[in-house]
Amino acid sequence: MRHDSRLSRMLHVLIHMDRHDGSITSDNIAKMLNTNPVVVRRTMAGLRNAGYVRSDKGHGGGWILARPLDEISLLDVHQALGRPEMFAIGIAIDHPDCLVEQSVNAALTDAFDAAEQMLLSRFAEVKLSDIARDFDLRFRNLTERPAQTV
Amino acid sequence: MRHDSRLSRMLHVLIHMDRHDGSITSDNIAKMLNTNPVVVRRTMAGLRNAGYVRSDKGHGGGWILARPLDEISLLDVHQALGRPEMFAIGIAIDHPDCLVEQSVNAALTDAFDAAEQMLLSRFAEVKLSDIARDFDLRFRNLTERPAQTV
DNA sequence: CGATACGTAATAGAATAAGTTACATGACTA
DNA sequence: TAGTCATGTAACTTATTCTATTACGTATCG
Repeated sequence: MRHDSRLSRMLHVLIHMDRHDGSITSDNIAKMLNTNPVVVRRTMAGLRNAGYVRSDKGHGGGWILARPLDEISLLDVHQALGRPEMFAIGIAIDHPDCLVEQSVNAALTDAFDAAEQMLLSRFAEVKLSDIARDFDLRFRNLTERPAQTV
Repeated sequence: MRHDSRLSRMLHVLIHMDRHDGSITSDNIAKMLNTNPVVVRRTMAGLRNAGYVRSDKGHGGGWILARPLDEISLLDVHQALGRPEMFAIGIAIDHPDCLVEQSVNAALTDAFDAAEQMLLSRFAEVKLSDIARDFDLRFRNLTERPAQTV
């Protein structure tokens, strides 16, 4: 497994849930994401704790959106997943005795912090409803002008 | 994902090399970085190919800087290491059939691209000589005013 | 020639995200 | 109330990738 794809997967499933009447089971979501229902439950648990989805047991149970897409940002989902580590590159050790390494860490940390702020502010700006709107555009392009290339 | 610490390590060693007369062996560098000499050779190979260091075999051999620190930026080192993947978070699959997932990928890719540009431009701005200068400050603070806290 | 040092392929180890198994709990339905 | 469906979660396995190690080759110096 190359990198953490939970954010991507959760955005995907949340938008499908919005376009779906009633609840969806972990089994169906797992098929949609090409994964396992246990992985779905584990990952969605964070979204449930944050109040973005609800889960119900028993007949007719499953997962359902608890809030409209325009009240959920990418940042909200990222935070609900526990703010996973964003960078694949990092400093060698956290609090080195070596003064040279301390300076290296300071320089790298500054740069990573700036990039992380950029990413988080982007995430805060984008609501799931924006992505759903983009989907609508793609869908119309595909169904209304199926043979058109431009 | 366990993160890649090669950039951090290479910056560390390059600055030590600048403050060191003559060449340093892979064994000594390995001790400095708490790693293995083979790992050092493997990682430094990229820097040698890019012309930032030179390596010599035999007695008195080892590694030596081939260019001054003010002609090497963090970006240069990053590129010499083969531009390793920067993000630990990513999209689930690259070219999905699902239109929803295509929209999700587009939104995430936009955000990641912006953050990557931010990071790369920061890397381009910072020269290794800047880090060395920061080290000098820390060193003076430690040796000239050892008991002072402010 | 012998010691030193890099070059690199091949293999093993370690960390972690993801996948799987197993079983418990709760909820609906007949 | 029994039977099923569905989630909750711990425990374990698998897969991937960065890092470490082993082993052997080549070049250089004295």
